[in-house]
Amino acid sequence: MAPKKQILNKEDYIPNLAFDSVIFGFNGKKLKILVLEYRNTGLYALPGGFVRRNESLEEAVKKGVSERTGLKNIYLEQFRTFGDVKRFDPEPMKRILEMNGLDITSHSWLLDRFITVAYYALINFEKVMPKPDPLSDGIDWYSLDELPPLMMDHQQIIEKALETLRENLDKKLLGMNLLPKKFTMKELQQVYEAITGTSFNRSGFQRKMLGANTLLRHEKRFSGNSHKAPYLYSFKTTHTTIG
Amino acid sequence: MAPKKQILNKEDYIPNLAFDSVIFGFNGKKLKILVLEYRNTGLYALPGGFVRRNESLEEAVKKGVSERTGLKNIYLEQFRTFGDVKRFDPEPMKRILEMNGLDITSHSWLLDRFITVAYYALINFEKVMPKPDPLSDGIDWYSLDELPPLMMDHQQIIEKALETLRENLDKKLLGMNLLPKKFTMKELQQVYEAITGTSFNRSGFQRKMLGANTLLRHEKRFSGNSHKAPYLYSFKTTHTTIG
DNA sequence: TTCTATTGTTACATATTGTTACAATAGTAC
DNA sequence: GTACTATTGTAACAATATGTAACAATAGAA
Repeated sequence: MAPKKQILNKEDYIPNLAFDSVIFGFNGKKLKILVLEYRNTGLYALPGGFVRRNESLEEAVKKGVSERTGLKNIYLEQFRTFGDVKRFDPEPMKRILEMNGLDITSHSWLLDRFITVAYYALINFEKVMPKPDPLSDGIDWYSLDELPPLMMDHQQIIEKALETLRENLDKKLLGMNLLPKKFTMKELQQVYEAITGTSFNRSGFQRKMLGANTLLRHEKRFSGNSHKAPYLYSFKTTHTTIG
Repeated sequence: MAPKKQILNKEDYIPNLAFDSVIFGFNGKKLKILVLEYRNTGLYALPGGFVRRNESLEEAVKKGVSERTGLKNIYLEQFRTFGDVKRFDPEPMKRILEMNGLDITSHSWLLDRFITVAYYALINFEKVMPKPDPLSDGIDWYSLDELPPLMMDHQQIIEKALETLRENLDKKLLGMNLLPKKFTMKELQQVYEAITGTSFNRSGFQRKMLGANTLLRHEKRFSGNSHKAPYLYSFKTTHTTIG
């Protein structure tokens, strides 16, 4: 029998501490989330990871989200740390390790209780090439209303992420992170509607956005359809990576 | 020489994880914060603590804040987790242990790097009997503009706490937690002004508060001063402990 | 009774937001 | 070219909300 692999060295990481990321994208119609599927287990989870002893929490999260999406300079926002005792359930992780041919004993620290720091990320849907992590063989976009059953408290984490995202929508200029550099007013409104789950009055939305003095107007976009062509806009400010 | 004491058993706690609390009170004029002074070190810090292996993060924080204030049912809100590598500096903790006559070797886990989850608490200033923690001999109220130099990144933690408190001021009914059950409109306005650091128009403030439909009007309060007596109010809702 | 400081409420001006209406226009059909 | 359609940008008006000042009420002191 082949010797079991060892990939997550206990000594390299801060024990009992993890991070999870809710990675939001917008496909033009709906808000989507990246969900991992662990190899041969039927277990679905948010992309996450651990913090090395010599790296900051933020560095770890940036690295993890970059690896899953193939993007650099991702907009990230920390929104909550989850520390319930109920988060402690070694069985799923045991199965994940087994299915990946990993040695349980040397990875037993992964079966312990974990406190997790949760972040959400906003990314440009079109630019992403999702990549599974070393323990999973699937990663895919899911709409909020079609999520698979998720491990542990990950469903709750998503709900809190969405709640925070909605609260921050006007405060910070979040729309920009989900859209290409140039976009029409209608596309911007669709992002807002997808995030809030409500609809806005077209005229009022336009006035509010132009009034905020954060948009630059560019050339028109001729779509080939038989109606007036909309202007393209971009945000004046460049996006911040960590808010 | 007497054997050195042992009080924080490594096995009982989750390593590398702490919490810190920014405990706000209102003395009628200013917003105040509780700050600890560690025994014979001249080191000032926010009240904090560690999480036991078998208790939730929230339980640990509630217990810690209750011990420092003597109160139960405290309004608490988690606002950020700090995970910089720069937080790692063993010297202050070493001095604190020495000055408390504690054995360094068996407490060496306290000298390691810590990620801290920060909460703010809002409490009724009049009801609090501050008590130092086992490692400190002083705990006192400080105004935000007269804070002593604080350990590590505690100043930064306070700033983030205040920022979040201001953002939440209207969203959640925070005023109630800083005032006695019954209060006048002027007292409520003073709390708002102390938190935001701005002043409000009296008439507009009254209209907004009454319009929010969250206040109950009670009898007048006769202060013995020669002017119209103000009504007393209370909040309709009872406060929530964790937001 | 008169006076003062403060309070509760109203009145009015101004600003913001919600809604509707209308003109402009890129393409299609003819 | 003209007529037509779908969509867009903006203006117009109405409905609310907010900022500010004014005014009447009143608890006590003089």
